[in-house]
Amino acid sequence: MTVRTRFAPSPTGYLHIGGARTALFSWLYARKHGGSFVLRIEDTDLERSTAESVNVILEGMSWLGLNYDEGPFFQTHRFDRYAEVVEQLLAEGKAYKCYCSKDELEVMRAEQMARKEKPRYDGRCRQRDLPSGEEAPYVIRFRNPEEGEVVVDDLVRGRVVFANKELDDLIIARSDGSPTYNFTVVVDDFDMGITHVIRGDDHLNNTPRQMNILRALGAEPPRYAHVPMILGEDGQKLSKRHGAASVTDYRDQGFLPEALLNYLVRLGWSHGDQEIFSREEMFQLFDIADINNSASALNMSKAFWLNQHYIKTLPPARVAEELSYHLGKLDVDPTTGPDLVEVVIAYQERAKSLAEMAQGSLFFYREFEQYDEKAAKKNLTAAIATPLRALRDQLATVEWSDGAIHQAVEAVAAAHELNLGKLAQPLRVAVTGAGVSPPIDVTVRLIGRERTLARIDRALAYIG
RNA sequence: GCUCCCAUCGUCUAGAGGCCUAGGACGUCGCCCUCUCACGGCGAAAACCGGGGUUCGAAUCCCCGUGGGAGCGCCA
Repeated sequence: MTVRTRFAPSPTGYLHIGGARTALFSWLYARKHGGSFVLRIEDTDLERSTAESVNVILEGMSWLGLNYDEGPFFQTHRFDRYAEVVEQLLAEGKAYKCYCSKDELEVMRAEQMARKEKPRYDGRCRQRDLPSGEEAPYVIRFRNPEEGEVVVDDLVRGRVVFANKELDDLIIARSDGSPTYNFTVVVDDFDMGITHVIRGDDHLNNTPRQMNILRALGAEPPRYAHVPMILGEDGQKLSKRHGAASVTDYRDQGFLPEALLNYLVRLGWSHGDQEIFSREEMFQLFDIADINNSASALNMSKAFWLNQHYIKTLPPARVAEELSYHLGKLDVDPTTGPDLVEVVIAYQERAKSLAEMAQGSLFFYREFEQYDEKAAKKNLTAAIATPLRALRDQLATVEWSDGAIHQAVEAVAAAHELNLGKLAQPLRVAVTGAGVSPPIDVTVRLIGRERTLARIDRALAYIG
């Protein structure tokens, strides 16, 4: 049997980080087994679904490199099919029309709660089939078995048993005729031949109902794998409040997709003590059996550590591709300064995010407004004016290479009986405006001769 | 309230009855390297939720408790 997995987000917002991980697991599982990964957009909630959300999800998936083999399928395009299945269930007596009003249901639930019972539909319309020609509005409910139990043999949870009497007759079609989630999922998973449903923990309780519907349709349910949820850094449920909740946020914070994927795959899944996983290794090593049972909290510092790892180890040209996005956000025209690959090489060991890298390399592309106050006060002193002037003269004629620049700084420092640092740091402040940058020779070289000389002049003027 | 799920360092996790004096990673704290910031190297502190069983032996199995979470919608 060929493995077929799916990712089925609802387009009501952004691509959630938890959703992204579920997608990753599903994608990995399909890829590992040479199967297919299907993308399905669950947009049956006409009220909340938007086209923008669909785009955000699609963009996020493509940024992460989670390529799907089929889809995106839209549930709103399949309403005829759902209606057909509803009719079938109705005809077979496996579903029935329910004329209860929302008010009536509310009262019923309130009474049940008062009796400390689980609020559930009591099936009062099971026997209330009105003769045809009725005009009262109705919904369609699935006739859930009243006896017995449903066993979910979950790939990560193990055997979970639900008593049918705990389940009620859920609505499969609204009064306007539109199908509901628990129903469309079932029809789609069935029609699309999904063999493994990998999804969030929060769906575990829905699973027995879905299995019952599936069986009513004469289908054998797929295998299920319910993965634990992802919590915010504070251990609380993830929300916009605490930190990045959407894939877009991570991108904007300067993450490389390689890093985010690696971070995500290790959240709730492990392969011994290994921390770093290339895509190929993920395909090879991923196994549902190694997924954890408990929820995991986000740890941004670890995510940044991984990000830094990839910034350091990926080909600089690859990092440069992503860097240009961040430079663009800062209104930098990359043609006004050094090659991005050079910038990446200079910064790959000193940036834990691309946003930071872009921010830190601004002085390569445009003049800085003013000196960092502390750095200028400490380094741009009257005493340094003479050596700095001498250095300027050297840099005006020296060969423009790291080695030659370094030698010039060293020579001038020695001539004035200064440690290298005593001259390098003032130079750094002069050419970058601040006390932090890549090695001084590299920094100067990338800034370029013309800009360097002008900035030293500016510093000399500042010293006065 | 009812049903279901979960529980190892601050965090991510290893651990499938003896290999555990509980391992790794991030972070934290020292020290080294050093032109700044980093990178890197070395080292340290830091956990089996509690109670009962089962067993010669339990982080690992069972039960109870406690604590967290999810579901109980004409949302997905």
